[in-house]
Amino acid sequence: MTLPPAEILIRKLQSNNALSEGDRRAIREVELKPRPVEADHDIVRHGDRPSQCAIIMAGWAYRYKILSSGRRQIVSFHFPGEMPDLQSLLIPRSDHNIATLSGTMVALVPHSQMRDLMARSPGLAEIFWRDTLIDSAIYREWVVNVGQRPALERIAHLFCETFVRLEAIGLVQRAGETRSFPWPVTQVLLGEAAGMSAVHVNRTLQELRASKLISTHQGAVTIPNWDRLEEVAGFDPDYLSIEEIQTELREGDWPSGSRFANGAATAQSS
Amino acid sequence: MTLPPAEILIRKLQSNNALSEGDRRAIREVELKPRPVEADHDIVRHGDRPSQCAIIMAGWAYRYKILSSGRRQIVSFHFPGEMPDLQSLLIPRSDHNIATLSGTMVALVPHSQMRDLMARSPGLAEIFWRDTLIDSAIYREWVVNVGQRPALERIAHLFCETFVRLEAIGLVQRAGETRSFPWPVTQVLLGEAAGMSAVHVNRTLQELRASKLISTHQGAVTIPNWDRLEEVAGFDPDYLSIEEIQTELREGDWPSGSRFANGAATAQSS
DNA sequence: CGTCATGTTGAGCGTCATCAACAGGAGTGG
DNA sequence: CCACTCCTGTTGATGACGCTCAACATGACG
Repeated sequence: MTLPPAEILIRKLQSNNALSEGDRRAIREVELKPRPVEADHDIVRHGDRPSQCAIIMAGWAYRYKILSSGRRQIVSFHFPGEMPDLQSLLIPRSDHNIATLSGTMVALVPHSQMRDLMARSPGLAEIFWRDTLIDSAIYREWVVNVGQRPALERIAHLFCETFVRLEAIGLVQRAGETRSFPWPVTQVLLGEAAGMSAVHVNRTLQELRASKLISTHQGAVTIPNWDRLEEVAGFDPDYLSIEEIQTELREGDWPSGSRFANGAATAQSS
Repeated sequence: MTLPPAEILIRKLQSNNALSEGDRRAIREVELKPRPVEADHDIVRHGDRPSQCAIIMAGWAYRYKILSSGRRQIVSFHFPGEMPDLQSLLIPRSDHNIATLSGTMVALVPHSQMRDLMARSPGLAEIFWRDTLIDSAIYREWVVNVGQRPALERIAHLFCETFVRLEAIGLVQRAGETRSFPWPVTQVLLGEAAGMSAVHVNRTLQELRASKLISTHQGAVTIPNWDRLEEVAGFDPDYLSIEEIQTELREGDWPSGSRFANGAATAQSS
């Protein structure tokens, strides 16, 4: 039912990188022990000097910063297979926090093992670097999102990005034209990600629902008409660097029954 | 008067990395031919597949994205010694544009030579990676800035960041408590960076001036009281990863007469 | 001297924040 | 089992921050 830990990581890396057989073998040799982490729990804190990298195995994590005023800004979401603090390998002190959403499983890999891994399979170093560059591209798009788009488009864009990123790792559902994905994010958190008040998030969601752009049930968002949502959002998946390998991925080598298995649609939200 | 090209790059890399003698030697062997680029000229365009990396030798560049609505968002500024499209080494297609401000000199290094460089001095690969990670940290802070801070703090924060980054490469001036730095950015562009209308930028600048937080003369910003500005902005230089090496840098090995030499305070602005 | 880019000012308005109250569901303890 | 609390979502009222439109000032430049 659930994928073996190494395969979750491989699936994510393959969603925007070409892995060699050697890369895959090297990854499978790493010891990955997923452990459950309670919801809403910091796994990295501002000022920490982690000696390990966390890999999300199930559920979501989010990265945020706190201002002196007490306000918070979420700057990214992270999905199964991602290594949100890979950077701690090169930048010792964390300048932000990373927290779990609900139903999260995390594996911790010591920096030394990560360095071994890259030494054994040098192509992986480049792939990891590339991965952090794609993160950069996502940050850039978030700056655009928060800086320029009005509320409705902003949240629509967030949904588009989330869908595409989750689709790349097989964690969405499609039924005809209809697409849906887990969304374990409360309106308060969505507000902190979008740079909006929770109240306004609520009203904007209602507007999105009223115009049939999305619907929400039990911690999942449904998109009845992708093209319309994409157009409203002004969404262009370019920056995610995943289209090129997408077809290759669709005929990928993991069991197709496990699509939603690591997606963690537990919380009630939206 | 002006630093040799390789030294400009080295100075920047040393501002947040420890370079070995071998690294420096390898860099000095790269052929760097700075060429002037006219103001307000794109050096990378969305969709491009660059085969070279640009290195800023003098003046500033900025990175921006355009929305379908025609609005623009500047997502970063780049200073002498920086390689704004280093990422093109690993991500072939650009998802954004990079343009010059005034008085810019740019050197173009073919990807093949960049790869040679990293092969010859493997520590540099890690340093380049690290550099892109610091860029990420800056993007994150911009998301916070645009997402959470009100206009006055937002622009104050931008000034703080700019000062610290420029100081790390020796392109600022200090006279007693007073600090100043070149600012060749028009109010329209500042608006595009801050996610504000130009009109509101204008009024916010007036407010900053009225409260003696900054003053502006001939394309330079002066900060009479750093601590006050920093406090208003809620600025914490943590994320720039430069403090650790700052002292080492201050007694650095480039001629101290050349402080402002590559700074390009040409345009009239603010 | 005219043109253009940039900065400045005023007026009006809209998006979105804030404050407050309430509803519903989940979990908890008595 | 019920009462209680807490979290989340929802709604209304009010006002502020920042946008838009428009006009004008200023200096650089040809």
